[in-house]
Amino acid sequence: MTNKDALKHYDVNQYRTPDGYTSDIAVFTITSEKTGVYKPPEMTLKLMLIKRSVKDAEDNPNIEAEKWALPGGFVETSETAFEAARRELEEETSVKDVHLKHFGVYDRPGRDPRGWIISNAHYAIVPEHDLTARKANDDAAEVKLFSLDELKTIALAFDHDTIIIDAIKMITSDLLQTTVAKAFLPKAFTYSELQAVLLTVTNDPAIASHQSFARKIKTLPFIQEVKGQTTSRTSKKPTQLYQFNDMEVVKPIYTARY
Amino acid sequence: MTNKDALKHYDVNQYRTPDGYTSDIAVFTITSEKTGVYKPPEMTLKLMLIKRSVKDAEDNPNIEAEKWALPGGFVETSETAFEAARRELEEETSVKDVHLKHFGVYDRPGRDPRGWIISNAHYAIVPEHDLTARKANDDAAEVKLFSLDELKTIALAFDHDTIIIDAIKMITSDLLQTTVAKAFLPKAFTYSELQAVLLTVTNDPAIASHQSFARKIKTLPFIQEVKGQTTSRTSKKPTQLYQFNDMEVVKPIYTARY
DNA sequence: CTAATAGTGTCTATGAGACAGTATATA
DNA sequence: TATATACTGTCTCATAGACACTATTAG
Repeated sequence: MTNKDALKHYDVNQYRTPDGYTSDIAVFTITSEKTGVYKPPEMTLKLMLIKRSVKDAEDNPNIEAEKWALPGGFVETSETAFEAARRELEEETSVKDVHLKHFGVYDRPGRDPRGWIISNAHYAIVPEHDLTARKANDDAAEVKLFSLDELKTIALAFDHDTIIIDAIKMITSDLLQTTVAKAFLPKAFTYSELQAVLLTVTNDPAIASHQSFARKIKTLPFIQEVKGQTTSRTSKKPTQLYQFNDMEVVKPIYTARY
Repeated sequence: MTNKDALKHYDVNQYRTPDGYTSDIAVFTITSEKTGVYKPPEMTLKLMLIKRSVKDAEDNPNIEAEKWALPGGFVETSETAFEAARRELEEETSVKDVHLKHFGVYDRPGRDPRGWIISNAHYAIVPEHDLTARKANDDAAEVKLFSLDELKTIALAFDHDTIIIDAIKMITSDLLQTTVAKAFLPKAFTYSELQAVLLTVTNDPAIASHQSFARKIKTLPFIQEVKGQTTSRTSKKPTQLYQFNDMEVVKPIYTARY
C-alpha cells in the first residue's frame, strides 16, 4: 500500500484541531389531543428540549446553566455523529428505531464558549407515547415538549436558536416533499390521520379539504390501501386503512399546476 | 456572566478530539456545446476533480497519490467550513459569488488514513467559462471535468466516491425542487436554456416537450418575463427573456397530479 | 331518532399535452 | 426562397376542487 510511506511523513498535529465534535438532536413529536372517542385527533408538532442543570456531573457550575437546549453530546472516536445521535437518543428516551436525519453543521467560531466545538445536527421523529414513557422514568432532568409558538418565548443555550430554526424549516419541507410523514404514523393509518400530520405544517387547501384529501390519497403512487382493513379509532363508521410503500418521489416544481 | 465561573472548571482536553476538520467541495458546472450559431445549447452536467500529486508541498510522498479527489482543505479556527469552502474555491478558481450549499458530513472512523478527520461537504455551481479561465492560469495541478458517466470509471481518493454520489443526488433534487437552476444561467435566459439545464438531470416529458415548456414557463410563479427584452443567441427569431424572482417554493408531493 | 366522520356522484373550470399551424429572423 | 427556432390556436382528456349527497356506526 503506497499510503504507508506517505503516512510516515504525515504529522497529525501540524494543524490546529477542533476541541470537540458533538452530535445534537432536534427531537420532534406530534401530540395528538384526542378531542373525544370516535374523532380524528387534533395534532400539534412539538420539539423536545432539556433544561441544562446548574451543576454538572462533577458538581461544578455548568455552562449555559438553566437554559433550554437540544439533547446531544460528544461523539466518540469509534462512531459517526449519526451513530452517536442514535446512541444518545436511546440513552435519553430508550427508544430504538427512530427516524433520524442529518440536517446541518454548526461551526461558527465562538458558538461555544468552551472552545472550537463543531456540532453535527440531526432531527429525530419519535412517536409521542415513547416520550411520555421516558419522562416517567427519569424525573431528575427537566424535559419538556414545546410547540413551535412556545419556542419563541424561551431562553436557549449556545446557538441552539439557529439550529432549531433550521430544524423546523427542514422538517416542514421534508413532511411536504418526502414521505417522512410515515415516521409520525402507525404502519396503517387513515386518511384523516395523515391529513392531521400534514396540517401541522401547512394550510394548503388541497390538503385541508377533507373530501379532496380522501379522494387524493387513493391516487398517490407512494400510498396504497391495506385491502379489507379498517379501524374505528377516528370515527363510528369503520375507516379504510392505508400504508406507505417504498417508492421515493421527487416532484419537480416545474411541472403540473399551481 | 455566569458562564465565566463554569469555564474555570472546564477542561477542554478531557475528551479525545478530532485530528482535523476539512471542507470539501463538489464543483458542478454545465458545459454548453454550441451545436451551431442560432441554436440552443446541448448541456451536460459535469463535476470538477483534482488529481492528487505524487509528492506533497514538502516533497514527501502524498496520501492517496494520483487518485482523483474533490477540491478542499483544512478549515481554519477563525472561519466556518462554509467560509473555508468559499475561500478555497476562490483560491482554486478565482471565482467569487458562486452558489454554495452544505449537503453532508463525512465522519466514518477510518475514512482518512491520517486520523480522525471530519469532512464537511458542499456543492458549488460555477459557470463553465469561469472554470476554463482558471485552467489556463494554473497548469501545474491536473484538473478535469467529468461527466456523470465518466465518474464511474475513475479511481477516487478517500471516501470521495460516497460523497460524490450524495452530491449528485442532492443537486438533482435541488435542480427540480428548488430554483437553484438559476445559478447555472445568466440573469436573463430563454425558456430553452432553462429547459436544457433541467434536462441534464431529468427526462420528465412535461419538461422535455418544447411546446409544453414554452407555455409552462409563463405560468410559473417564481419566473417572470423581462418585458420587451429578447435575444438571438438561441435562434434567428428573437426570443423572450425570463428571470427568476425571489419567491421560494415548496411543492407538496400530496397535491396536484402525477 | 341525531350526530359525527367517511366516502361518492357530479359538475365546472383549468390545465396538460398533442398536433398543426404561424412568426421572425438568417443566409 | 428554405430553414430553424420561437411561439400560438385549438382540441381532447384528465383531474382539482367545490358542493351536495349517501353510508355507517354509537348512543
